[in-house]
Amino acid sequence: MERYNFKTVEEKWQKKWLKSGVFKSEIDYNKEKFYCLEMFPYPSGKIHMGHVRNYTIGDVLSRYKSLQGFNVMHPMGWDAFGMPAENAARENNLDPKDWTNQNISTMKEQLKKLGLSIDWDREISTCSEDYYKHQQLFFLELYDKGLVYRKENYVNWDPVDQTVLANEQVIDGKGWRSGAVVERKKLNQWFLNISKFSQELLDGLDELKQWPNKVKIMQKNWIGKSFGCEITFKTEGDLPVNEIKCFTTRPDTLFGFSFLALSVDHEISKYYLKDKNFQKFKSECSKTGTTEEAIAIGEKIGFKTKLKAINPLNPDQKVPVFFANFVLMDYGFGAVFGCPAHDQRDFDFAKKYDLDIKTVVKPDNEDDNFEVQNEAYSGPGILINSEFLNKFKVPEESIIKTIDILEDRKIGKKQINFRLKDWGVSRQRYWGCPIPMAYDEDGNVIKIPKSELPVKLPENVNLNSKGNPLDSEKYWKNIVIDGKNYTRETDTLDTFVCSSWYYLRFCSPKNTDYGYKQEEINYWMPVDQYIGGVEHAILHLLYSRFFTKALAYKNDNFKFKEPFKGLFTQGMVCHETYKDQNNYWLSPDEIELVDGQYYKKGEPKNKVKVGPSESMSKSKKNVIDPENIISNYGADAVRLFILSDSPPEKDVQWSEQGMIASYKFLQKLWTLHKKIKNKILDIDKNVEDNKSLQKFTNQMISKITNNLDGFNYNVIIANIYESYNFLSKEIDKKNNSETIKDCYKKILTLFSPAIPHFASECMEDLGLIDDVAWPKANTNLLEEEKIDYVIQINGRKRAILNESRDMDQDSLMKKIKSNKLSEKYLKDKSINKIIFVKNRLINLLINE
RNA sequence: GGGCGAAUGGCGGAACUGGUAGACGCGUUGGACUCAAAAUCCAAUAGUAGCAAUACUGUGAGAGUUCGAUUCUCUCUUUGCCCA
Repeated sequence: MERYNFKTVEEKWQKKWLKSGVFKSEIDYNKEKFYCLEMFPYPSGKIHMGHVRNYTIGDVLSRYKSLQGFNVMHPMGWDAFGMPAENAARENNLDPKDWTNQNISTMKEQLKKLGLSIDWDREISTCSEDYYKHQQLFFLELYDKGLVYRKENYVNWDPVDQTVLANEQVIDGKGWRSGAVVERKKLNQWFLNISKFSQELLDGLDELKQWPNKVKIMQKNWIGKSFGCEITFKTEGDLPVNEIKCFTTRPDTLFGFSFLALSVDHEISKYYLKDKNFQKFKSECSKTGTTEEAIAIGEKIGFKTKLKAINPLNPDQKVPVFFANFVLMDYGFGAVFGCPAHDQRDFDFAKKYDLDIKTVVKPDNEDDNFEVQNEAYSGPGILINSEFLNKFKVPEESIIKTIDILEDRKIGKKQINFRLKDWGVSRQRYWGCPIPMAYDEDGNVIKIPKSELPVKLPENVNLNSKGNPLDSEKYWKNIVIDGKNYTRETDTLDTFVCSSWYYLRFCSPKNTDYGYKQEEINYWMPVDQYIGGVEHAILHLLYSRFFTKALAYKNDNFKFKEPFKGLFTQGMVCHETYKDQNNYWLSPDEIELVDGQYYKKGEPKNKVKVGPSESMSKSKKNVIDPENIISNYGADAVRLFILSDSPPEKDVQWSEQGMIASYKFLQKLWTLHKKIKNKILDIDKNVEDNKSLQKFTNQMISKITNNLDGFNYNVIIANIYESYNFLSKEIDKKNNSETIKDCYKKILTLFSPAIPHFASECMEDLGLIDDVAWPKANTNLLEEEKIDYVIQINGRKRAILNESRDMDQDSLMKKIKSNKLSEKYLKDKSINKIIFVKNRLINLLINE
């Protein structure tokens, strides 16, 4: 029997598809469009299994939609700026551009081998000037709209590498690369005014019906709308300060007030700048990271001021004012009032500095003498010890009613606060999009004139200089505009900016005068289905949503409000982890199985410890290289396996056995195909057929269509197996060869999104490759004439009767009575009640 | 600590709006082919009892609603993710 040769078949079809240009997409107003987008990859070197899964899912969808007659756009590009290129280039003495482009060409070849239905004519790369020049123009436009500004801000500063670190690059308070203790440092940075759109970004979530709820909730929490109150505290003391403003979400606990805490950057700190103890305290604070988590975990420390704050509801109460490390200047007003009994942070602080802890909320099941003991109580309950606020329900009534009272007395003001902060986009790095700004000799900012764009990255820079390499490029940095001297902005843009609008660029990838063409984005946008990892649930997706809104701001031509109509977040690809006796990680091909126990290859005494299955990562060495797998088993087999074992939104375990099974299955399917082909060619066309093939085909059409629509891609693979099992039995029965041909073509079409090379080869082998379209189920054939009726007695299944469809209760009862089960269960019993569900079951309630 | 999910055979997982639990695959066992092995094919495979027909138990635990619950409600346990 002829074996299925995936190598020649897959190569053949990949060439054919490329040559015929079937995946090219153009505007066609006569067809409904479908924009399918997967998150574009970072060109790190080689593709990994996560990419294989992501792009296979997208490809199944694209092919399915094409067959359904949609005008599909399925593009691919490269998120090509970023740190790894700079690091790799530094280590290997290369140019980041060369390194990146080399990786792109490697990975592009790998992706092509997967047989993806990508329109490569639309390929983009964010590090090319063709791309980032438009980004610079957008930046200037947003600047003109007032959505870009510059301000001083605290950053994580690595004193050894002389660079700013992102929060995730700070590990245990140390720089991820240098290991140096990270400091907080004030730097001038560019910001995008995302917080202006806080409410809009929040409201927009309701419109995103095809987004996972989980992601919407994460974004909602990230935006963090809170309802609270601005309170002005009068102060007394030895400083020229009369009042301090605070923001709080818990004004109702004001009677539990026992201190006021200020950020070390609060304006009052100016009176302490010469105080050595304060300086010491401040530098101590700067060692705590800037993340909320670092602040929560770190020890709470304070510096007592000479001020006392007066409780506005109880003017007799005067409490100390501290500077404290857990108060951030960019939240509220950089000042919070402390209520130790009902906030754990305040509680820790109060314990340390021996401050009053007064309970003002009691849980519902406690009496009025309830007192907070070893930890703060922040749950619901009733206000106590709070004079005229007593008895209010916490939190439903207490907050609103307290605010009303504070507003009445002109002490406070109702306020909405958002957790979402403006987006700092400055990065002190070389390999990014240059910010098109410059400074004159007095430090005044000017925009680089549009005619001077793009601001290109200089080439052959010295990456080993301290700090930002662009800063040392004097020839690049010093410029003359209109006869005046300027220095360029040397920071580059956060790479998240690049990925915030790439979906627009795919609509008009070659447009030279602007980032997109209005007509083209009006046709293609929004993205109908966006597919990627859940790790981008917050930042990338929020930034992209913001960017769309920012471009639409003061721009009447921009028609859509949200970039991604549908979102699908796929799970990770996992693999078992292995360690040898010395606790070194081992890769799967460094071990071997002997008598049910894993050993390190070539070391028969070195037993291997098998760890839990975890997301594939280089550091744990539990990675499987897709390229090897594709060349050993073929793209279709890999696609089949990666889809088969788990629902696409959940993690999948890589399994060599599963992979082999998929490969073998295609071999079996090929053998069956040859058998079917012979049947079609040999048999007389006038044979009556028994309809079961047609029925099955129609059921499969319905099943696979539904499962594709519901993203149940693992079930589709099960359906393919079912089809094989059915066909291999059915093919030995008598069937009309025209019927076989017709049904088989439909079934192959159903297979083709998942295993496109294989399905195409089979169809071509039968001369059926032309005018392939997604089949429609014939509903008449969907319904069986005979139905398995479940016969229940007192709710327990007792029998199944295969009887004709649409039977009424009485006829079915007759059948039951004439059946032997009547003798067994119903003899001498009276039936009290009958529950009859048409075409499904009958439940007889009898006295036992 | 808060928010959101999840829990089904040895394993991954199916099950439409409450209506035959375990589709499909892996693994395992038995058989065929073979001198033998690999490959391939056939069969069995939730548990307990039984030669068997069959019966009982069974979807993390416990309750509830219902003629009927993997599915709905409540409490609890374990676990994952996100935020802290």
